[in-house]
Amino acid sequence: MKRSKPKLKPSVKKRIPADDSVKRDEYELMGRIWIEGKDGTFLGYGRVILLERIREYGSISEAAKSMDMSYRHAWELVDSINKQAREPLIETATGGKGGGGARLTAAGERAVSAFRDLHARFRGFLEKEVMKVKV
Amino acid sequence: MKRSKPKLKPSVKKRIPADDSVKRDEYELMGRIWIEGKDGTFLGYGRVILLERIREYGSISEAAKSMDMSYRHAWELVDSINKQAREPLIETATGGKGGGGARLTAAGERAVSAFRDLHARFRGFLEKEVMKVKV
DNA sequence: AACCGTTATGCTTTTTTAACAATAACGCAA
DNA sequence: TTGCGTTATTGTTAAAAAAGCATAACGGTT
Repeated sequence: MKRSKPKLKPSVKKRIPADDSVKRDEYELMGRIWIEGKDGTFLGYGRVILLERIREYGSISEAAKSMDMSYRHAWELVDSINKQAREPLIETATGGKGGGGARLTAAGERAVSAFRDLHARFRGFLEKEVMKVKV
Repeated sequence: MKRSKPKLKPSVKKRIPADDSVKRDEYELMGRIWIEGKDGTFLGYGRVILLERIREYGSISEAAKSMDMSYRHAWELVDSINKQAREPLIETATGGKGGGGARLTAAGERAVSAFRDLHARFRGFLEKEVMKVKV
């Protein structure tokens, strides 16, 4: 399996926060949404970022590095996602050219897109609500 | 300070989940919102329930019991809330008739009400969104 | 003064979660 | 057949969060 671009990003290695927030005065409205399956979390913001990085780098290990996440943790997330989805969202290969790799399936692309849309509407909700809250 | 009604509730002692959820098929849309102050969480669903129980029972200890929460934890939450609010939301008294007690201030009542409204709108958001999500 | 139930606080223990380390299996390429 | 980088997996440590235990302070009441 081929990787599109090995580590050519500005190697920021930034951790991705799972929470959304909108600040106002000295208070901050925080929130988080995710989808649960039969074994707990199925898809959340962090997991979706991971999927997008896998698409970008073509491997779990490179995706993990880019997020300052251990390979083990990333692999567990991928495993959890695939086990709970109706059909796998990530396709992996061991050995071969480049040692192997991972990529999103069509279902994976659709799931990422759907969650991104949901997430955007949630951001909108938070931004709308932060104006109302009086505490 | 007087307590309105000591432990006359059906003593269910139910733990309050901090997450909201709306189920659909084999997936569940989950979410949580809260307000942060300068030292982390200021108000969330569990804290608001605690405030309402304090209003109901007139004491931190009885409120904690009713939620199956340790007194210490409840006290720490009350302390955290009061320290981050512009003015105290809970008023406490040690000693005296009944040993002391706690009750909500006017600002406490307003905060509970405001968060309840926010929370209701958030529930509505989740229920609307769960119909759209395709995963 | 002694009693009582509650607030207030420190210290310890347990549980849970996260991080770290090590290594086998894989399959293409040189 | 040796090397390589990735996936796949197990085991161990460390850190953080939660829970539990004990006790002093308080101020009405008896």
